[in-house]
Amino acid sequence: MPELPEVETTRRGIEPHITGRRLEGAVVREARLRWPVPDNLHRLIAGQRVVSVERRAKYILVHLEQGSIIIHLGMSGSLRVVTVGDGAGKHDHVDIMVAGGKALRLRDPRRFGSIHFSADWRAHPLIRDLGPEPLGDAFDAAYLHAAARGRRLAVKEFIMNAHTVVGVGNIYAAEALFRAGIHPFRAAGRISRTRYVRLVAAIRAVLAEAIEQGGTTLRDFVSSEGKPGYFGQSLFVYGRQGEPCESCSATVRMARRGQRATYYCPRCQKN
DNA sequence: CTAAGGACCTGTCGGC
DNA sequence: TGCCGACAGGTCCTTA
Repeated sequence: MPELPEVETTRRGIEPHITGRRLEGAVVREARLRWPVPDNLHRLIAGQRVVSVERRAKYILVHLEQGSIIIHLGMSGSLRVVTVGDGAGKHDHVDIMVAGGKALRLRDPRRFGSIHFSADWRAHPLIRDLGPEPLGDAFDAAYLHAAARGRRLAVKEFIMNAHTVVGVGNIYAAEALFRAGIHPFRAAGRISRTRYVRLVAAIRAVLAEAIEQGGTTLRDFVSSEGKPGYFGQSLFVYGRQGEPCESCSATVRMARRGQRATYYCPRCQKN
């Protein structure tokens, strides 16, 4: 489900409801997520006040007075603020109890998401080695071009790798490459600096626009307020195989690489 | 070191 | 209506 825009939409949705509040603990109904939920989570967070809610890559960071809760939504996760007493559904695995009768509830049917606690989130093994934020200053064409030097893997896989840049998943990788006019299977190391200038701009634009639209709802993404994202109306290639390209009218193609589908316009993205 | 493939898990959809 | 396979927005780990 969530790429960076969906995670950011979720972060913005929960932030005003929990910032400054005291946590009363955690109720873990199912600890078997991508990584086991810490069995002492309740003890670690109970009594602490939420200082701020931040995002790094696709992780939501709930900063407490001592340490941070780190949440990843995987493929199918969602976070909502619920009222205590609202019945938990089959896939509502964890509730973070918030003073005032509320709870931050993690639902995740596929259980690819995870919850961690860290005294020092920057040093957490899953976060420590991540690449730059795509909307931050450290992400520019000089960086990307240098990182691609000598690399033979497809540029789409290159930009989807979180060590290269974070937050670019299957939808936005396809859309950014379309906007930049770059073929998704082109070797990353065989793309000019000039074209990386265009790609960086495209990645930033696509993500920023998607955040403004509240993310993309393909099947089941809803924000923490239960609303879908509207960026789906702005997709040029993702999920549009067989349809005419809006730019040149050629037929949008879908190809598989490993398990993943990729979408592109064979005329607009020749190289 | 790089690149490619498998693994994790459940729900939904299309075809028969 | 029921069953079965294919597929889904992520990313870590293993293998070569």
